[in-house]
Amino acid sequence: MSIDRKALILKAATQSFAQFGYKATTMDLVSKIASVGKGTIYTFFKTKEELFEAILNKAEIELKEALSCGLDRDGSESSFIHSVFSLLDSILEFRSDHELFAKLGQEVRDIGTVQALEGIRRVEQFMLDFLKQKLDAAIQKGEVRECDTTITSYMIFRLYLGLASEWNKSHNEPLTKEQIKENLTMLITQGIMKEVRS
Amino acid sequence: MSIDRKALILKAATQSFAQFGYKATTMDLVSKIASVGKGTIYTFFKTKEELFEAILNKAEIELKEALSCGLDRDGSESSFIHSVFSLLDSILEFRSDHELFAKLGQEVRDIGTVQALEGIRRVEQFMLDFLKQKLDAAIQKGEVRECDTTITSYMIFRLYLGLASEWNKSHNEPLTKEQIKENLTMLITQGIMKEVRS
DNA sequence: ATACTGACTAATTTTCAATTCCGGTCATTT
DNA sequence: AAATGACCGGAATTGAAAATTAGTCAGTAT
Repeated sequence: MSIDRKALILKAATQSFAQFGYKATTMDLVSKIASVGKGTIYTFFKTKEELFEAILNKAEIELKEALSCGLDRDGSESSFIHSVFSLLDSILEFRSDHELFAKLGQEVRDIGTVQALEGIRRVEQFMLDFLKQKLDAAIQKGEVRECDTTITSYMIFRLYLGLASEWNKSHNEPLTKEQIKENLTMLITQGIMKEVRS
Repeated sequence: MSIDRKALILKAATQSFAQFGYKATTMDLVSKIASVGKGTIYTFFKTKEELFEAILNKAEIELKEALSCGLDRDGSESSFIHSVFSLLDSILEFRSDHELFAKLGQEVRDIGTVQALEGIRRVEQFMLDFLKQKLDAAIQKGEVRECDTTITSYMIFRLYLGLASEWNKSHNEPLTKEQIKENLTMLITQGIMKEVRS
């Protein structure tokens, strides 16, 4: 049996997408990196987008692992708010550390490639679903008040991204992890009111 | 005394910026609309940007009125959360109703004119400052817990914009005003936890 | 003299045809 | 049968010419 050309192609494409982004990755380049004829790529993947999606699938699995792993890191019986932070930390870390998504984010900002945006959207939706799932479980366990978990997880996610990255667009000093954690915890656990009114 | 050319120019420019946006508004066009020689504009405003800023100043005054007016609409001794909602309502209304900012927002999305972005930024900052001011007052009155009001007002503002407009980018059904109000109120007044833990 | 004008300038932006580039195919080679 | 890369046509890029526009200023009107 000859070498596994599909794996070769996937590896080459992963590297190229992460290094050059979606647009600047050409099928020619991938074939060169993989030392494979260009036509061969098309025996495994119908289009460039299909190749990209295969890589996105792999990244999603990695993300799932990172999220679960972060959740296990501290004692398994920690409070909900604690596990939410593990989750958010993993999310942010993944977003900024993962070469592919760092590059994709840059590409969206610089030239607005739709496929790159779609890739990021997909991963964000995945994170949201994961968060919602945790929220549902916490409500089930009675730790969290009954609420629309779709909207609530969306709010938490937006809040976190807002403080962790969008804040810097209008302020010079980025917030520290402590500031983010402190303010977010306050809002999530208690709200801002001193006394609850009806 | 001849006609007030400065007022004429301001009126013409306001109309043109609102109708065509920053970029497509030429000094020639403004002078035509105002029935004034192009040079005359430069007697009152050194540059196109200065003219734009004069109009932004006027809009800011209008915004201040809209915000204060919204605050007075309900009984003056309403609770803080109530007045926050009046505020947020006015903000959203202003954003979408004000011709100039609707056009400017479109221009930023379509062609990314920096001056248009700057204009929107400025108004957003103004809204944030207003919100922070209300928050400070509420803390002073003991209605709201001590907290970093810059960060907190930022969180509330982002949360509101997130639910009211960004939500639609990833979901087909926009949220109703009731949903937004209900979920935001829950988070702000009580947080999501059933029991507060230390 | 003063207020105003619009033709003019320098620089930027738009246009558009020539050229390059790239996703996908398929006749040929291994 | 599996793999290749020359080739195709449409899309993107380039660059230079043409058009547009912010800002000036010599001249006109009052």
